[in-house]
Amino acid sequence: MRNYALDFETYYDAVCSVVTLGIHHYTRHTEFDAYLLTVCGDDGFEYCGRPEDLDWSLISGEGTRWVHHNASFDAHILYWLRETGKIPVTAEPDEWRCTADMCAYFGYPRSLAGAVGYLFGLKPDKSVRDKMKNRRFEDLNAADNLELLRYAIDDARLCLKLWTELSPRYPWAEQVLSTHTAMMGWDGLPMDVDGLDAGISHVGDLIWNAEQNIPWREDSPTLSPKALAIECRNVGIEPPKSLAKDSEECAAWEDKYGEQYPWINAMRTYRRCNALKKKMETMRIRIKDDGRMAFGLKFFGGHTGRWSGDSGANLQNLPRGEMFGVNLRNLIRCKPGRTFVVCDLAQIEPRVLAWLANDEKLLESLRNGFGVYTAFARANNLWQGETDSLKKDDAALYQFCKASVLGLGYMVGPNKFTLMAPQLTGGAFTPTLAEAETIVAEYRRRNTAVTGLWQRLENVIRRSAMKDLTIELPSGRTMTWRKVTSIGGYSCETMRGGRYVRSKVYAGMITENITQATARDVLAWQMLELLKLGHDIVLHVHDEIVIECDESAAEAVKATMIEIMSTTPPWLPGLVLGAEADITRHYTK
DNA sequence: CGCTGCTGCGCG
DNA sequence: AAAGCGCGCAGCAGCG
Repeated sequence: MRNYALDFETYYDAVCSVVTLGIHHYTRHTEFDAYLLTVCGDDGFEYCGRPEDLDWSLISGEGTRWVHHNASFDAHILYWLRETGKIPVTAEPDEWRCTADMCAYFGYPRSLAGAVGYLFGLKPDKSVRDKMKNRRFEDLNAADNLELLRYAIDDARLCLKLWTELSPRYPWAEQVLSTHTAMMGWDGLPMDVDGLDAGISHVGDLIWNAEQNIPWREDSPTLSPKALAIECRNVGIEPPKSLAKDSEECAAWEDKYGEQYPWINAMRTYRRCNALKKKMETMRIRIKDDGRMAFGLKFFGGHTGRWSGDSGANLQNLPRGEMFGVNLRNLIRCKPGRTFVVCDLAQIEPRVLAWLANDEKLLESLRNGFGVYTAFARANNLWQGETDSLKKDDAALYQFCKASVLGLGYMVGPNKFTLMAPQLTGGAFTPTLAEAETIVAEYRRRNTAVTGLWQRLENVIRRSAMKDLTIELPSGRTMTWRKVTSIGGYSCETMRGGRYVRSKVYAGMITENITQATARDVLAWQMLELLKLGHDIVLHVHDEIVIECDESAAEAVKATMIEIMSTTPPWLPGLVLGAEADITRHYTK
């Protein structure tokens, strides 16, 4: 296989930019121009010039692979170049890959400058590109022109270097998923455009109404905590320190003054409505000429390997149901004759934790067909029923088990548990602090498989002082927590938002990380199985896969999804998974 | 004005 | 000794 790194330089300004317009409308903007292409091949081939002037046959066709740093961007530029006839339709490789995704997979910084700085100690000068804002290639003087060409060819060379050095250890399955992620994003999702417009207008009205209850709206930012404090003191009362939903102090303030001074309620309504409206507006702009909304998903966005949201509108945190009269999920809607099949994994993380902790009693109950919460009740001798009927036989115990399973496996303490339990059970289980103390202690006494895992991880942390902590996951993937130190309590560095961030490291955190990472690997494995069968995965969210298909095929697709998503990967033998699927024309939860 | 850090809030 | 974790985006505030 001959590898070619490709890199585009494109015109951008404040309006004509990928950030504001999204990739589709950016390339279609009248000001848009892909003015420079650099190519660097491992056969010695190099090119630097306008994309129209390259003899594309030299780098296309059988036996060629194109690599890009941020391939979803470049691939869309290429798509546009072919569509508009600027380059031949045959300008296509056998395979294309993204080196930014690959860097993220290995836990290196995602940006090119960050990655080559970390790996090779190089410091590419990004200011050259930053200077190109609002400027056109034709307008550059000779010196600036040369500087830009140097910068651009360097980028392509570095991209190729990254690929050459790292790709031998980059699993094929991850490569396929990375490429799929980009394609999925620009195919996008079918939208109810009229419904979206109606939603934007409706929520706009609610925002206006909320603002009328904010006395400082003319003089200060609507959500300014300072303005709120001044207003409170003006009427002789103390403002709450925090406006958070779960702040007890704030709740007390609301009870006492909320009726007379509806400011905090108005601020909350304003904030939530405004965020919802902004999101809908971003989604509106992302709708392409074919009526589908392009979106971004970041491959390996989290250091655990999870995909994360990207490109303006995050599709991984859509409200679950109706919010302020708008059901945003339902606005993602198939055209007649088409449908979504949505399949969810049932409680994937506690099941994975049971496997990682080698919790034989719990796994045994799972194998016998019990759900996780019921299995927990049985393993703890809290319930002896022979069928999976705990939920209706003893609803209170069920909620107790649900809160325990979801919270206590990661070392949650009594204080936190009193806050988490109601949240996890929809308010059905609200232990006092004293009760929580007993529950936590009892959990740790009885669930020795989990506490044993904590103990082993605690030892690993200690042994990793002054080093990197690495753990090989069941899938074979290695996770790394960098630069562990014991100074001021154990801490380490993990990649967060594209940079290394130091945070405390303890067994509960590692337990959660490897559980989340393994759950991610399970979903990734299942996605690959579905892709191999030719299914069209149009979205996925941590424990859920969405396939779009013809209505006539929906039942068969549903059966396949349930079968594959109930199957444990070969590297997690003995784990029992559960999956539930729905056929639905509009996206829903 | 852009950048950074923080809070709040949506999801898993 | 004890410690939930993982994201992205909007908006505010401080800095230069």
